[in-house]
Amino acid sequence: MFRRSARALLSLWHTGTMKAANLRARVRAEMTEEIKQVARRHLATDGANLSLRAVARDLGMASSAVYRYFASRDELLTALIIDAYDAVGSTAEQVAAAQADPAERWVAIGHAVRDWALANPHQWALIYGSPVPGYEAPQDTVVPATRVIMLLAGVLRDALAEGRLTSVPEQPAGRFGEEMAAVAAHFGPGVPAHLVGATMYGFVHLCGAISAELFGQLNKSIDEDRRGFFEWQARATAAFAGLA
Amino acid sequence: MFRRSARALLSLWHTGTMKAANLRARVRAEMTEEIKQVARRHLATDGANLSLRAVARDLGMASSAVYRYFASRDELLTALIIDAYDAVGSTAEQVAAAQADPAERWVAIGHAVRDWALANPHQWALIYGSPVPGYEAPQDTVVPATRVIMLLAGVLRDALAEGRLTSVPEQPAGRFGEEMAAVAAHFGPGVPAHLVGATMYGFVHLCGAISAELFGQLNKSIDEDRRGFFEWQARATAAFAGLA
DNA sequence: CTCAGCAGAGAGCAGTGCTCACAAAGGAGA
DNA sequence: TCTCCTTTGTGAGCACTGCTCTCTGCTGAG
Repeated sequence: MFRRSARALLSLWHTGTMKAANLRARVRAEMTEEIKQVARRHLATDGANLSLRAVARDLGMASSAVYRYFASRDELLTALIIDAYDAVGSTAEQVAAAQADPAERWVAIGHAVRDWALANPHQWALIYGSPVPGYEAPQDTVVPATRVIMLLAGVLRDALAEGRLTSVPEQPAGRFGEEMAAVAAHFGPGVPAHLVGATMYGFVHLCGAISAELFGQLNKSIDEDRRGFFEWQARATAAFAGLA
Repeated sequence: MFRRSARALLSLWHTGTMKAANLRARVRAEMTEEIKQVARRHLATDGANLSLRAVARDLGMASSAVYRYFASRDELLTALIIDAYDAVGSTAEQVAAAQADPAERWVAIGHAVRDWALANPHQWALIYGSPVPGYEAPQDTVVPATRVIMLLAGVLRDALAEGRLTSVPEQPAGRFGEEMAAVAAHFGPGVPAHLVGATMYGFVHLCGAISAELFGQLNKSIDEDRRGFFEWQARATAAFAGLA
């Protein structure tokens, strides 16, 4: 059977814009992307119980053929998870870049992440909800997973460098304080542990606030102005971190 | 087939400690409880993908017999969810009752919830993780679901009444402030909106912190003293709410 | 003592993830 | 150009799932 993408790539081949050695690989990449796209659509409509067979049916292919591209359903989910992390990460990065003031940047990052989550609730559940049964996050996911928290840390680090941190949270003491100091050392020399603590605090609250909203914990209390409530909370975590 | 519970109840019946009118109903209740118990065990070991057939197998009965007690898998899950809400709620209430100082009570509630979550991670995921696909929380769950947040609100209300709130968060403004005021009115006359705001802020953070820890978001940063980190956060939300 | 209702069994349906043997088709080397 | 060999797709099949249906005994109630 001729797939649309394959045909498009063949036309590229005939116009001579592609090497023969790459053809197969690129068709494969296209097909992989197409599967992920359909899977994302299914995720958005049918919820989290993604069916490989249904995806294959939608693509007009045998279910067994999908296994040529993903060794298992878990592997497909892993790919979707990585993509999701990258999607939130990149939109947050774009929004952050547009805000000069540290506090405003902090809040804008929050809004960006929340907006993405509201637009892609099932993908949010995939990455920040309960882990899929029996699913252990592979190494490939850890780097994309850190993009948002790195952004938040960057806001505080920049503000610190510019002397714009007006206050500082209580110094993390004890063993966890040492662990934070170790993380801070990875971040650069002279980064204090409380900066890492405030970052994690803000990130934890960010995820909690979005999940609470998305998973229905706010029902029957804040139903209209959830955005306003979210911003109120984001400004609170910003203040805790020392942003004006 | 004679079930153990049925036999036990029959002995009760023979000693005359039970009314005949109740026998059937009580055997049924025992059986229902037994199913839930085995389901919880399966949940704890096999993860979230609870199999009704496997539960039935463990009980030595046909899978179709389980449907005499629960109309569907979703209904079983709902029952487990209600039980889970009640379990966290009651342990938190017990712990809270033992702490006189408001700030300490706030932190103790947090620890109690966290301890329960660490001991029953899959049940935590059931109630605070991503909602089960296609699952809409029935009305029966809303009251048990509020027990923990009610506890937190109670701490602040008592502290306010005793004049022990040392500070107050920024007044919630705009539409969400009105919604909070409406919730506060339900709580009693003279309860300020910021008290509701602080409660929700603390609860959101509590859930976020526990989920982050449980779902692996803290891996490779805080690995040893997570309890310390949690307490540091809990004291921060307490301070935000105005508890010394 | 009869009888309705309840709890169980077991077959069966449609769906799932995944495996395997097989077939076509195309790129690579002779 | 012709032959291989890898890649990609098929369809049957296995073991499992949730759920429904019919049938059968037991038992509590009248």
